[in-house]
Amino acid sequence: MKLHNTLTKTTEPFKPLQTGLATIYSCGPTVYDHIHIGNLRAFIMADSLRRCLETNGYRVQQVMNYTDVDDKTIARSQKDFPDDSPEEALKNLTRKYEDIFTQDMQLIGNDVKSVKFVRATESIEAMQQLIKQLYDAKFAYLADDGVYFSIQKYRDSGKKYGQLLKLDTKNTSESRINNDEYDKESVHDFALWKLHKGTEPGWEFELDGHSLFGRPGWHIECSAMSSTNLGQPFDIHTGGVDNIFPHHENEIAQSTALQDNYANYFVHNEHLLVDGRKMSKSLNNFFTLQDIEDKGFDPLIFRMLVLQAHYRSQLNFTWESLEAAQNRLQGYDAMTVQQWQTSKTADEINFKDIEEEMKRRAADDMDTPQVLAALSNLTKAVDANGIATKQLDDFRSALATADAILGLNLLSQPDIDSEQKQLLKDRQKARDAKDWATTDAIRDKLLEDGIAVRDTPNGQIWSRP
RNA sequence: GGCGCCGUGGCGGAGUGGUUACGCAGCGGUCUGCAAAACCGCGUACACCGGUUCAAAUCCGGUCGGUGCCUCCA
Repeated sequence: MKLHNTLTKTTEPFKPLQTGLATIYSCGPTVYDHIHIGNLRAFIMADSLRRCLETNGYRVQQVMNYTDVDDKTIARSQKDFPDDSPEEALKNLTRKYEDIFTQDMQLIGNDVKSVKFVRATESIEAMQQLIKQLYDAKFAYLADDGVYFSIQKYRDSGKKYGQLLKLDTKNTSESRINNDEYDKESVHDFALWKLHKGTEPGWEFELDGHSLFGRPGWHIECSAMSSTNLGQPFDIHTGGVDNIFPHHENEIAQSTALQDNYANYFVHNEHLLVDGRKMSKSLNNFFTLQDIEDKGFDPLIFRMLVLQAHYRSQLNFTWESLEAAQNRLQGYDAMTVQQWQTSKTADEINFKDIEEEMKRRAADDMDTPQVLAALSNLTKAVDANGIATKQLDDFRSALATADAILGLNLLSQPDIDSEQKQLLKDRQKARDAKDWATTDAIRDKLLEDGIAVRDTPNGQIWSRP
């Protein structure tokens, strides 16, 4: 298995810490609203990574966080639940959007059961412990509005801030992130803990004799939750490219101030674009999964669209390309139902080779476009030849591998029922008798059931259009 | 201003030194009771300008255009 590692900017062989086991921490959603389909791309990538590793023989332990306390969740919760206490409002809001998120994940074919989800609000203690350790070791300091991480101290200890990207190194001395004013040319110390203000929810925190009622900063969440659930170091950290800085850079700083290694591989997906621009809430150019469903598309078609592009390249979203993805997926579905229509006389196809090709491509830095190309070759062969009855197991094995990698539920298409089978037999008889009226009438009737029939040199083949 | 990435046929999107990826759409044909599918063929794709090379979409340099991060962000 090869992976592109943002730490080294190269695609390198994946060497897990523990033989045969891959530990993955995936940056999850901030649960304050519906996520958009650009966000979904990141989660399809995280899901694909697990699938590719598993298909190539690894056992995978994957953790994803819910950011359920931050500026946005707090603001939105107090707007939507004005009568509740700040804590209750926050919980009401975030649980609601956790549920919606989980539904979206399942609709696009992500396997949520294989992922352990953890909430920031239930990991506060671990964050406080880490902050305390950083403070005791002088990597963190107390300011009037919170506890901050000192990048200068970190550098003084011999560590490099800017492991994922090159940073402008001038002007680094204790300039802090401050929403009112910031200097683009400098690197900022960032908040580990924010002191309570206004009507925000908060947690008690004793530090060095000070009572610091407040809430955690964003970056500390992931440092704490990843090490709590996977240990430190762990193998792979995933997220979108926009997380590279500052989020992941700061995580590395926090987590390596007191230990050597954090995550050995950082894997980042590129953005989904609309009209050439990044899809984002602030540009207001985003679509949600609901928008896609409202236009009559199955959410799996969006998955198909995403998988057609490599995760490290930008992908421009258009309704036309979504339609193309739909057609391609329908072609696959028409191929898979031939598992119920094998032929004793069909030519043999080398399914094993195609299956191996798919695995090989999956292991090559999650090259899903090439996995799909292999699957398209399979489709071509099957459509041309049909499936030999004695090769049914090989065919299903190839499809199972495709499903394991892609999550497109290809194998799930059921057989037609006995009544429909009888209709097909009747139609064949009518055909043999050249009774075209009856032949066409049966075809129309089956089509009403969602079954299309085509006549091929190998006989009648049905599919679900 | 700093650090990056990208520019492939009507559309989407692979390909990183020498054989048309693939998908969608289009045109012509074969097949067919019809339909559909399938199959065969077609359109002389690699932003521009130089360079390296026997050979470049692919490597190097420059130009133009787009875009990302640098501030919450998948």
